Amino acid sequence: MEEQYHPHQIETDAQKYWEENDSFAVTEDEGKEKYYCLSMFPYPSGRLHMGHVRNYTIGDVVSRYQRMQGKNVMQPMGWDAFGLPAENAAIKNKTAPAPWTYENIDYMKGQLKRLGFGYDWNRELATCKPDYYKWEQWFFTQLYEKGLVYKKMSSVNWCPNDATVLANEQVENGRCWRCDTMVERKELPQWFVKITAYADELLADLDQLDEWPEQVKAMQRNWIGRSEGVQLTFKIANTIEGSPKELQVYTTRPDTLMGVTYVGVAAEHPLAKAAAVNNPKLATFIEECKSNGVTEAEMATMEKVGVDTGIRAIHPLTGKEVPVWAANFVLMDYGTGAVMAVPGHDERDHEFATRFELPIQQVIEAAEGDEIDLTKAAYTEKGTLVNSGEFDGLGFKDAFNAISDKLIAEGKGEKQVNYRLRDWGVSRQRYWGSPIPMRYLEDGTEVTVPLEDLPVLLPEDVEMDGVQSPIKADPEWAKTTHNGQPATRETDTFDTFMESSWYYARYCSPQSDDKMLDPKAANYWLPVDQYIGGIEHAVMHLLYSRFFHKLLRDAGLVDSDEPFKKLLCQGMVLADTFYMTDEKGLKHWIAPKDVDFELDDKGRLIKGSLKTTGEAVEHAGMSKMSKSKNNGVDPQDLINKYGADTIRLYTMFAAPPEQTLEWSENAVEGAHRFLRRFWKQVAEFTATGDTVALDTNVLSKEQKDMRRKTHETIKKVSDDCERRLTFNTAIAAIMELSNAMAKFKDSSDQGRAVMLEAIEATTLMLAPIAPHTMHSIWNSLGHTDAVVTAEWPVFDEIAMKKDAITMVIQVNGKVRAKLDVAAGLSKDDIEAMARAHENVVKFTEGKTIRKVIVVPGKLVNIVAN
RNA sequence: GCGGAUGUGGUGGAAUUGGUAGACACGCUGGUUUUAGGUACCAGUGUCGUAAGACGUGAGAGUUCGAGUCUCUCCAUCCGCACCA
Repeated sequence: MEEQYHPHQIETDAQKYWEENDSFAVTEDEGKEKYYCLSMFPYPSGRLHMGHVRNYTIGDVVSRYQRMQGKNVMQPMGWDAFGLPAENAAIKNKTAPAPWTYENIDYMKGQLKRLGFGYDWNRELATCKPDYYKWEQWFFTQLYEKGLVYKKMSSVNWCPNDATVLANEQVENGRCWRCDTMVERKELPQWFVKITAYADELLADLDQLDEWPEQVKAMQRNWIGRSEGVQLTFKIANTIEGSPKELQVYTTRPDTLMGVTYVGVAAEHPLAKAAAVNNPKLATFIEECKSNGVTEAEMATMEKVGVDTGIRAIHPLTGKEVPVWAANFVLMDYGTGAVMAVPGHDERDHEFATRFELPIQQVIEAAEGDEIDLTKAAYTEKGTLVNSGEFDGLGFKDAFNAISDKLIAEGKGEKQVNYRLRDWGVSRQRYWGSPIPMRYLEDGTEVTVPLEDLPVLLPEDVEMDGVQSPIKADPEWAKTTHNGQPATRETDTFDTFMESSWYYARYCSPQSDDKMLDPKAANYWLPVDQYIGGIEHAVMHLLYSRFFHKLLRDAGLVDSDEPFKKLLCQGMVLADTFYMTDEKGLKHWIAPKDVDFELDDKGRLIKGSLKTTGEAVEHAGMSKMSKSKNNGVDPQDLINKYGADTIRLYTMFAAPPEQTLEWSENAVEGAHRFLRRFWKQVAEFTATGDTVALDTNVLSKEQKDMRRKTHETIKKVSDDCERRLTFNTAIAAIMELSNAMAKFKDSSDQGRAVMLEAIEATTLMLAPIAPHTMHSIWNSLGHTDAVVTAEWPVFDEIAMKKDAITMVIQVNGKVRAKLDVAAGLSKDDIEAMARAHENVVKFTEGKTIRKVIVVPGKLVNIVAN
């Protein structure tokens, strides 16, 4: 074995071995327990970033660990290849999105291989390939036939100058990012999938997901937002020609109904539109609302304004008239587009009422001890009703029921379960996506494209003008026939979440060309045992995938209810940011690798300066690696410098997977140092001769201690890799073992046998994390099999047995002594020993012992005063 | 604004079930060795204190024999908010 650690040669050799032996190709094998480990597939943006490296290292470690447990492990990889960035890159580089995407895939695939990830590349897929999106199109037509797809008007960001739809990302401060024109809200007919039909099941089945992080389930619960309330009707007192004669509103607080002092409607509400005809002020307001943003965050934070429509609604119970206001915080896309306002007991209603001097009526009594001043703030707690006529004195639940019952009896309302979740809008007015497989006949009838005409091919050889989608710009593309009749194609494409909602299932039979999924393969591998990806996908992607899985199940394609059994959401990768300010006050971000540091004697950064000129740069803390902050670290540079195993070890060691990881090149050096040290340990050991068989009956105390450390480490690392997924603590434990090995200098026959056991255990435990280095070390230890096929070490309970236990003795909760006691000593004996200890005596002298708590095997606490 | 998380030495982090706070690593300090250096190795390193000891997990309160861990209030930072993926 070579004495020096040369990662590049080692890594090339190991990768060659895996490639030649097809080490990671798998098929369905009923004789073996299956394990499906999936990392979220990347968007082929050009190069891997550290977030990918972290994500895929976690997945590869889990896969290799499970494989060493003897399981049939599938770990696939593919490309989430449709999307907006390809269009932007195509415009910039004067090319088409397709070749740009395919080149990126090639390059990034090379990077993944260079990192040594054990993927079954036979299963590779790219969502922009017709053999993939064909089945997505087919499935959409099936959903249409089932009535789970419909078309309705919906708002988009519209740039009037370019006459084009913009993504939220393309709107900067309310303006188009290309031409700086003010963006407007525009209604377009769009396709929707009825995810709300599955709202109840998506909510209920979260309880099955006991291996998902609680916070992700909480976010999904809140996103679905099930509520129980009442849908009720306000009749209109002074109806206008052509306008509705009543208003529907939904409330979860019918108990506050008697406190309604006005009603709010969306600017686009038919009632507001009708009233605006003879009301210029209202018409102006409605026009202004068009420029409001469409995102929920913008709506919630914007100033709440409105205009009185002049229309009066009749309170369903009192018969009194209340004004109807058009308000910017009520949106037509949500619920009924109208809300009842109770300013006394709702903060948003209160803010609005105060601003426009609308009456505020108290109908809930303050609980004891609560201060209440409705001129300053709403009182939003539930409580006993007042000022509510016959309902006075009722509590929340009784009032809820009594008021709803009365509304129901009078035909003015009904109890209703509502969801915050809205149906999934899947139409995009962009080019680089799967065409939506619908046709329009000359009479306007919509029909699905039949299977024999699928896929509806997206032309790849196109020119991008930067404004219109090529398939919208070319009128010829849309021309087609349906049953011999002339027809036009839908020119919108799918939301790219459609592709990423079922790729996990397609990996089971990626080449299947007569079916969407091969049921035998799908039901062998699914559900995914471990899914790994960024926390930013906690709601949308993961909810859409769960929905899609239920759709696949109901179509008879899979037999499970949920797609992902266990979920791990990894944190982001952060790096230092540095900037220099120019004479105009603009910040120029400097890449960390171009900065020299000056540290104080504690190692704190006191000054940074530009490497080239020595000019001072400002440190702006840590933030997510990004192009805009110029703080990205290119994995390629690191692989070239240290080798893949060092990068893998560092990313796993620096932080627990769910937490953010703060990049530090110094710490990378540390990881590299550890691999080098272990390599040297093994090289020195193998150079000093043969080893005899271990005889556990003749070991010295030191030899027993070394063995105990080995087996305690195996136990800890196994638990960390299997249950906890905390690879940072697993590596720390392995480092401790390695430190113990370095101190264990025993060249006797049995000493060497104990040492070999420790070295082999360490090699096997590191094999998932640093697979190339361990591949080489395993062979150097004389094994003819490859470490990739080796079994995970098993700990020996007998080796871990301890004769004495160290117990902590506290007086009033402070540690005053430590005692080594024999295992199995009685509580009374332990207490007596503790009380007799000189330091305990010192701290209890002159005091009365009130209580003694003995926690067996751990501590004694003596309470004295 | 709403929903979810995070906050521990100079730094990344550990403490898994309410039971020894700071494992492991980086950095720093001192030393040894070598081939010029990188490297390698040894010792030290939460704060205050000569020591005994006291203090110490974002801030403040509470429960408990005992709180980084549980409860409440607040502060700061991050993620998501439906057309970025």
